[in-house]
Amino acid sequence: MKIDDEIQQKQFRNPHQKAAINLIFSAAWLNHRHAQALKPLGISIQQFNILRILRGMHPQPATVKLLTERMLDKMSNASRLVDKLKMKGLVDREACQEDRRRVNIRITRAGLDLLKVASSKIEQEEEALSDYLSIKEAETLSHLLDKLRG
Amino acid sequence: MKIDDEIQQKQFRNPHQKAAINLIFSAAWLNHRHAQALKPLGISIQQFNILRILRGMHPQPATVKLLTERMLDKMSNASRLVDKLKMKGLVDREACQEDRRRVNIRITRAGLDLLKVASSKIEQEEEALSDYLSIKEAETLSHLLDKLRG
DNA sequence: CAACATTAAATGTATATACATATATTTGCG
DNA sequence: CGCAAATATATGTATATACATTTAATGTTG
Repeated sequence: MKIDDEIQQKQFRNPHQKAAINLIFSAAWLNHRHAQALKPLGISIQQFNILRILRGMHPQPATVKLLTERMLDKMSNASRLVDKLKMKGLVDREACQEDRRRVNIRITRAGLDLLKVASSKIEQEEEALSDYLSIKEAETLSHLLDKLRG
Repeated sequence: MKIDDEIQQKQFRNPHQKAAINLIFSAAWLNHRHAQALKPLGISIQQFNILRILRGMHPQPATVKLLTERMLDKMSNASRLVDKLKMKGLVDREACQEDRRRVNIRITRAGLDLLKVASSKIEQEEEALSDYLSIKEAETLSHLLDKLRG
């Protein structure tokens, strides 16, 4: 549906305003779909992101600092997210020997198993976009988003 | 910066995955800028959105139901957002006579004054996008986002 | 008209974000 | 070496989202 109809009773000041509102609206739409896809598995998008980073490192451990960096703008609560995952048995944490300020975090077998299912669900969502956007259009979209950020 | 560099150590499976990740990343980037612009005024993006809807209705009142509908996916907490705005003196609420389940909500003079400043800051942010995207590109971006949502 | 369903708003709980601060450990420098 | 600065993590608080439930008022229907 066109953004004009989604946002009722709205006149846009200019194409840039319209693009900005559409961008925020569309990302929320996509995030919502992702959250729904993960809900049956009992993990949030953010927990999924942490697990994915940990799988990338596996069997090497990650630290909270590394997770925080990789998550980009979602700052400063990697510590609490790891807590939640630990409670579910999806990750392990153990004090780091060389530097006792640090904590080594690893994805568990159960974490890997759950992530396998979760990844496939998210990939399904991503690929569903190809019903409406061609490869070329998807590339153009990425390019315009890169450009918009300056 | 290209999304490839923003998201370190990431290979995309296909252009659709890349577009999806770029979309979510870019919206977060834009939201963060908006939040920063509003911070000196002491209101959040969501409180700003409520005020904007109320200005659109002014001097007619809105109800919580109406606010919830206009906010689209940000569901079900319009009631609490109105609380916060009321505490700051930016809105008024009064029981509706015809239907006592409802509450009439209106933006106050102080709310209108603050919103004037806030709107101009957000518009500045939106127009800043024109440094990097032409009008035609902004239109293409909106069009692709509409298409992506099916 | 009385019982039941629906609606509007408020509230409770879990999760996440943003920002500030606290705590422990390590580094670095005089 | 000893102490201050820097670092890694954890925690506190305010805000917001998502979803379920509660409460009060209004509609509906047998």
